[in-house]
Amino acid sequence: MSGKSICTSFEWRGRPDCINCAVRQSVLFADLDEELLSVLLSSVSNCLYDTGATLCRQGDPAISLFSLRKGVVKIEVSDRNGDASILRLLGPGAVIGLETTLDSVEPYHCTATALSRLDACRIPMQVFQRLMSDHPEHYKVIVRLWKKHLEAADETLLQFRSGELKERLLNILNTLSRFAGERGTFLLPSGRDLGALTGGTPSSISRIMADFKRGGILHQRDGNTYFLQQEE
Amino acid sequence: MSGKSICTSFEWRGRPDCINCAVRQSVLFADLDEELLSVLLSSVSNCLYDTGATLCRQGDPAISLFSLRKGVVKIEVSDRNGDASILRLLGPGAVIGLETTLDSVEPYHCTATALSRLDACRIPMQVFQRLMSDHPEHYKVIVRLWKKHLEAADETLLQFRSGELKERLLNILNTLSRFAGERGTFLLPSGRDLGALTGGTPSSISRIMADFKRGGILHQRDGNTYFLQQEE
DNA sequence: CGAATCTTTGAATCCTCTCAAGTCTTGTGG
DNA sequence: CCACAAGACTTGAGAGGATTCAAAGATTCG
Repeated sequence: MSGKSICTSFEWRGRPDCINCAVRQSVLFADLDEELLSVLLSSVSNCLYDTGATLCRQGDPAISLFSLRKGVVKIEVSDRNGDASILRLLGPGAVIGLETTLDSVEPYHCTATALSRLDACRIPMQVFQRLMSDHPEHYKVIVRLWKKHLEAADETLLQFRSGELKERLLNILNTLSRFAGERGTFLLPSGRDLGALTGGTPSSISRIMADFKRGGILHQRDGNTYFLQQEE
Repeated sequence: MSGKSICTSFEWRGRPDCINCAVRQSVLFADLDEELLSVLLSSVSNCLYDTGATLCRQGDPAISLFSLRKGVVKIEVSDRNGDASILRLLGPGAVIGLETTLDSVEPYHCTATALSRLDACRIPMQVFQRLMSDHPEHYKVIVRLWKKHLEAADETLLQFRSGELKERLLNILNTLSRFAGERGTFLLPSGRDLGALTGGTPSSISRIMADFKRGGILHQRDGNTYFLQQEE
């Protein structure tokens, strides 16, 4: 486990175009003025990560924050027994690693893994810290990012951990479809991941997913790519 | 539902002694200097709330924040069907109502109800807003409060919504005991509340609690007050 | 191509729910 | 102060959903 590299696979895309960032409304520092953005330009790098890539690992020293532009990430923690639970799913606009920004020596609290191809910006922790101590008047931007985590946590509880397993899975599929963007097609997480998210077992999940496919609720496009039936 | 008063019962204690606040380490504005604290002194009021009192109600306009000094509060939301789920429990040091501070017209997102006698300070929203726009350099204090909510949300997921119902209940009892302070004695929430927190039904919960009492894990002190067996 | 891993599916078991009736508690009004 | 009604808790019996265990296909990856 500790032998793996942090990123199983990623591609460097050069300096990001923060100023024209497509999701400028919602992404970290999105409402800073252009002067401040130029500071970022020189130190932030934009990368593509493959499905399964690990952005950061629970317990590792916090080097950078990750601002998610496209894709879905699972946030999980593992207890001392080694079993992992998924705390929440994060989509475009979320920033990963915030828990470490309060105390400079805090390691990552959880592991973040790509559930789809990601487009994300990597922000060195020092740059973030300097920017915030120089410009605390932008603190609301940061608080909004924390709020997004809290909303995702509440979603997990209300949508993915309540009611019968069938409903929970349906809610997850809807969330994945929503994060997926225009086409609405998404990669199906593994049975283990769906289990770690819903509290169910891979066996039970496999049974129910088979029902969904047979019942015409879930359609396969190609490979592991699926889409949901349009609800009227 | 909408006919009820906001606070079913509370007692005004006058202006709080913020400077010597017993939980100064962890409560809102705890690390501000004395000059700033004096601003608070003039507008913050300290109250005691009875068990069952509602601090704020989901959907109501956000008038004030509540800084919890002693006691336990349940944070719940109700879906359109009217069924309520408890998202988390908050104890001393938490501040309730933060979700409304980003956008001045946001109503409370959830309902906060006392699960024990509370000692809490009520902070007018305008005072908070002014303090933050005048002194954004203290933003980390606020972020720490958000972090506390997120940790409580994660606790719900990991401790109160995972594993068998018996374990979930045991974890809740431990948390209540932890929040209870020195004596470790706490009020038992209703079967409905324990159900809304664990995802179980009052019947199942009653059965398991009866087992705990018979098994010597849970002891009654008086009335509805209980304490846990000391674990070696 | 073969090993490891994941998915699928069956059968038996277990936990939790539902429904229901009886008991206890609580608050209100006479 | 007591009686009553409403609501909460308790407990039983039966039903159902989900788990466990196991074995047989798929997939993935080197």
